[in-house]
Amino acid sequence: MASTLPKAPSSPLLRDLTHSLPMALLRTREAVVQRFREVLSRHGLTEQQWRILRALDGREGLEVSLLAEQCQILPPSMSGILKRMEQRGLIVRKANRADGRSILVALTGEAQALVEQIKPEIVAVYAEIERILGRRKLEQLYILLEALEAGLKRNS
Amino acid sequence: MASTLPKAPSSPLLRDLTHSLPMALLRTREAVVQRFREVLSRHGLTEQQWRILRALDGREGLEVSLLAEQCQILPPSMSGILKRMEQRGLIVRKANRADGRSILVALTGEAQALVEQIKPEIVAVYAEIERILGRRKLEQLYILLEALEAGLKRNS
DNA sequence: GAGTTTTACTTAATATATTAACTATCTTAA
DNA sequence: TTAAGATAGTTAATATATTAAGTAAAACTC
Repeated sequence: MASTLPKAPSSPLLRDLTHSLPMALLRTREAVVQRFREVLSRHGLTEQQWRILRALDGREGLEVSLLAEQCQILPPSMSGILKRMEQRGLIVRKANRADGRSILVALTGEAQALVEQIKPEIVAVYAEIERILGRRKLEQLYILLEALEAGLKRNS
Repeated sequence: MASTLPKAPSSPLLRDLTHSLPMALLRTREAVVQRFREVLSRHGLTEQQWRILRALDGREGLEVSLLAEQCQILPPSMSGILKRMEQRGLIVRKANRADGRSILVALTGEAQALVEQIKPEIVAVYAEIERILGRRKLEQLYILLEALEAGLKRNS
């Protein structure tokens, strides 16, 4: 099949698509997230909804903006996701007496129970990942990811 | 602000959200992609459309399924993206004489010119990233990402 | 070689991402 | 204190992601 042969690079300066950094990060993330998605979909949750549950777990209430920042979800997306989670009875919104603009979000009892139910399954996935790559390399990966992120944000 | 204090972990087994692997990969990727997006949006392209242009560059024609695989875009998304790119005159679809089911996609002359115009800007972004993290660490990052991806796919 | 299964692609339905614009509140400076 | 500016959240418009279902062409089986 000729279409899968490596193409002749028309520019020697541009890295092959297969090895571009955004693609490498995307492919690896997809491979990782797929494992988590298998668990979460059994409980009717998306990856983003799980991030929100995780961020709210053990907290009294969190402003939408802080929640969005911690979950790496932009406010317009967060708005819709929270609406659906509220309708499903997973979160509640409370007024913030200290600031009339902001809104506090908190888990319902049902959501807390769901989180406790899912946690061990997620822990098992983490264990599998650590077993696959090895603890040492996994730690090294975290360090490099955070170094690159920090460097990019410093220079922006 | 009490809401930003580190929360008490309700389970010692689950990594803090800020340091979860999917989150780390997502945050780093977002930081990286933001640089590319600045370039691409000036040319009216999305990140996905650029991936497609890159994959088709220097090729006669590529089946939709192979294109989707290389770009890490699922076929249903690919279908819509190609429709918009075709309307904009960036790609053409040709019948595949060897297989009536598949469709070959290729760049138009306009798209090829656009790619050549954008390439140096993208190369500059890569150079900045390499400068920020250092060539050695960047190579190490690629190796770890690919090792994890390969390991996960092997065990699936 | 007709019937079944697989493959390539599209359509449909729902969820999320991205950018811009909008509303209400809060802050600040004159 | 009041008018300009900043902040928190939402809405709107468009693009993409995800899963399921649908369609047409190949490949396979008997």
